[in-house]
Amino acid sequence: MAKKNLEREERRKIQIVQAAYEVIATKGYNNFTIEDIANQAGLSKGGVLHYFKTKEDILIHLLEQIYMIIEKTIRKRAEKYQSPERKIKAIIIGYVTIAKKQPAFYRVMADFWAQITINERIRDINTKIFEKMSNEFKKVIDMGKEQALFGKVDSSGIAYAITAMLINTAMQWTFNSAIYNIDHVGRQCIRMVMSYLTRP
Amino acid sequence: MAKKNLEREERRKIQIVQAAYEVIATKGYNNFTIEDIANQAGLSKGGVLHYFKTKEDILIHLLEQIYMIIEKTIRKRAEKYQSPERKIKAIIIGYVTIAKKQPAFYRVMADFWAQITINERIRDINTKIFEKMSNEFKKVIDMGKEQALFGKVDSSGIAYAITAMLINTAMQWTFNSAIYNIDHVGRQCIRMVMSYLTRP
Amino acid sequence: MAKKNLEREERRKIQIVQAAYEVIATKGYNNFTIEDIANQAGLSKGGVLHYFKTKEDILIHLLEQIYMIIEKTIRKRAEKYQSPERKIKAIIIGYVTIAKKQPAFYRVMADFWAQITINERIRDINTKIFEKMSNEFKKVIDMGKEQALFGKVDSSGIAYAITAMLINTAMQWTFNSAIYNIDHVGRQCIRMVMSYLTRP
Amino acid sequence: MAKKNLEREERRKIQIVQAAYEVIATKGYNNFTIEDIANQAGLSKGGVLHYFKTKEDILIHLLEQIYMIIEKTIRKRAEKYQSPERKIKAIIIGYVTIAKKQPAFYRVMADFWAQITINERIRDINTKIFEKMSNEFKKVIDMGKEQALFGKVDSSGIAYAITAMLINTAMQWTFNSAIYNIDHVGRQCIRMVMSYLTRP
DNA sequence: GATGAATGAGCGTTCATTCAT
DNA sequence: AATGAATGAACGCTCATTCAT
Repeated sequence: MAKKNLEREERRKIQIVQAAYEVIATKGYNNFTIEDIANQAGLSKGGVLHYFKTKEDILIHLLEQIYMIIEKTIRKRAEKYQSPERKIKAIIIGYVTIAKKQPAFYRVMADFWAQITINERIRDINTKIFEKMSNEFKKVIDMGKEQALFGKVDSSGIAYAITAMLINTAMQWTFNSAIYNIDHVGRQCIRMVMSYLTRP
Repeated sequence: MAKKNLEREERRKIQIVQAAYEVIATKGYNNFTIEDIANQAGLSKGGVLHYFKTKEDILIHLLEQIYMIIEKTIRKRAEKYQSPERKIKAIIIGYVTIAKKQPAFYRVMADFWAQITINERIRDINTKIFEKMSNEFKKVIDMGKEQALFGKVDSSGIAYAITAMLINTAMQWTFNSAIYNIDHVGRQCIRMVMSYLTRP
Repeated sequence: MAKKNLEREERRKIQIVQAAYEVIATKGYNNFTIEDIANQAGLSKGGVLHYFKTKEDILIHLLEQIYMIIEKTIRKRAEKYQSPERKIKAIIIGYVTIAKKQPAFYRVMADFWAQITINERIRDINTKIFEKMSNEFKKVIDMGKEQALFGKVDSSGIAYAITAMLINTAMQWTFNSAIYNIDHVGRQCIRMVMSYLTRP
Repeated sequence: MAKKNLEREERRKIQIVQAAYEVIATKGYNNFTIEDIANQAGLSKGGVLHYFKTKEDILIHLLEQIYMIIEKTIRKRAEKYQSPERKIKAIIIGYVTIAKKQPAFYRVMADFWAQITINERIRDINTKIFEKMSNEFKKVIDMGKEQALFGKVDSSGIAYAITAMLINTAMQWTFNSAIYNIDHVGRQCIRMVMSYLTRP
């Protein structure tokens, strides 16, 4: 049946993308082969390429998945709280927690950035998701402004800056966790952001 | 070219590293060859490898050079001003200005980050320089604290966070300059940082 | 060619090793490439490396095959006769006959010896097979001693010496067949060996 | 002065050939470069090639030197004794002694044999010297025949066989000295040869 | 005489992709 | 659907040789 096959295909694709994530997390973006993915997924090289036409296809799917997971994690954490202040804190802690629980996310993200110069598809995905991520902050900041809890900041611009800060703070820590205590630096971020948003 | 000529050798090395920079800026880290560098430098493949034993050697030199230029630019800008507040502003604007004048710096930096998972040498250089860069902020913040202009913040932790914010804000903008107005976001950064440092 | 086909794989490997033999016999060990082997085998470079991971792997297989063929030839010749004396003669004539029929065997063997200084695997194979070859003499000499046809010689030591003599006599002749009449020198060898073994 | 220069040139050439010997003895024939020789000789690459036009030239000279040293050693040892029997023994022990004192001689000799297939110059030198070496035996055997100490053997043929035996016995031992006790096998050779030469 | 910078051809190896089965 | 044999282009690196100084 067509439906059943589509389901099967979808399952296979998820399986392959997951295998790709595991392989890249271990070997880095530039040192893995399709055969590595096939082995990890318990398939053959031909089997992998049956579901994804090229290596790039697999990677594009992987990139989207990673960004989506981060974004979803962030959003769910924010939804748990009511006050804008608590939401902001929850999101910031979310970025830090991902770094601690899934450092490979940030490492793979860095791997993809290296492709941006020469790969338009990856650049577009990166832009789209970076906007989605910073939009989570923007929404909360706008909410705080409406409730007169936050000052009249440019929510869009500052949301970009905060997102950039958190991603790179987390990323640098995954590169070398000895460089600083990420919980500590995370708390500094919260303080700085809140001090700015709540100033008279 | 007979007799060992250290000056000439140094010139050649600079020429090759510069060529590597130009090539990577154009083609990205993962799509260039030694031959590309040789062509760009007006040398033969063998000629390039006469000065650098391996491809990695060239890249290590390039990475160090890029980071050094950024750090030097930042430091010089800070030195122009006396007050800690003006110094902070100058450094932040420095990161933004580099993005505008030499966007390839940040793109190549991202390319190198993708190597960190699998290359210890690159990881170590990245850590060393990230610390140097954030140290520029730390020094100024400590000065502000001494002069009782800034509050009792943890200068080290917040310096890391600010550095991460600026590098990634700049980097994302070089990936896609349509995403935001970098001058605008830069000013937001200044405001947020100053609001935190000068709060009572 | 889908499903793993062990038979086909074995056939391919033999085909490649055979091609390597032909190429080395023509061009010598130090002047041939994997591409030469591929061309000779009617495959592409990648095809050859699909069956043998490295060039060295091919050569190791070839070396083992050559030694095995020589040893097998020698042993079969010896088995045709009953008396130790006839067996000794048959083995010696065997070495000579191989030189005449397959001079490339000895030339390729010499090529491998040149690798011994720097390649432990080749050294070990050489030692193992040299012992196997001389053991053929030893067995017959021991038999002759048991039957009181031969004197009380040290069968092991003299077997090594005889083997060395025959291999090098054959090898030198393959280097330059004008140097001597190998049948003639072979007969001298038989006489000398028999004179020693049968002396009172 | 011309004379002085010729002397200087000769000295340089000896120095380079000696360096080549040391390098090959260490790294094997197929893994050394002209630069290795230059370093060993305390010269530059260009300096080496100033005295020998090509790499092959150096090797040819080295090969001749090695063979000449072996031959000279053998001859001198034979000259110490009067009786043919003692002379034969002295020569055989000579081959063994070289293996023990200068195993690299035999290893380098094997390296050269690997070139014979494709290099006529090396083949010719090998033939010439192999004949010289076996001629030392032939002379002594003829002397023994004249003095009616040895039987009516074919001195030429048996000299080839004995030489082949000794070179290869020595060579195999330098490949792997654990394979046998070379003094012991050497004595077996002496016994076998003498038994043949002195039989009625 | 001597240096070493520069060349460029060549090789082993990797790997994405194709395709017969 | 799935396999893996086979291809072939590409790359990093080596090294003999040339030659300006």
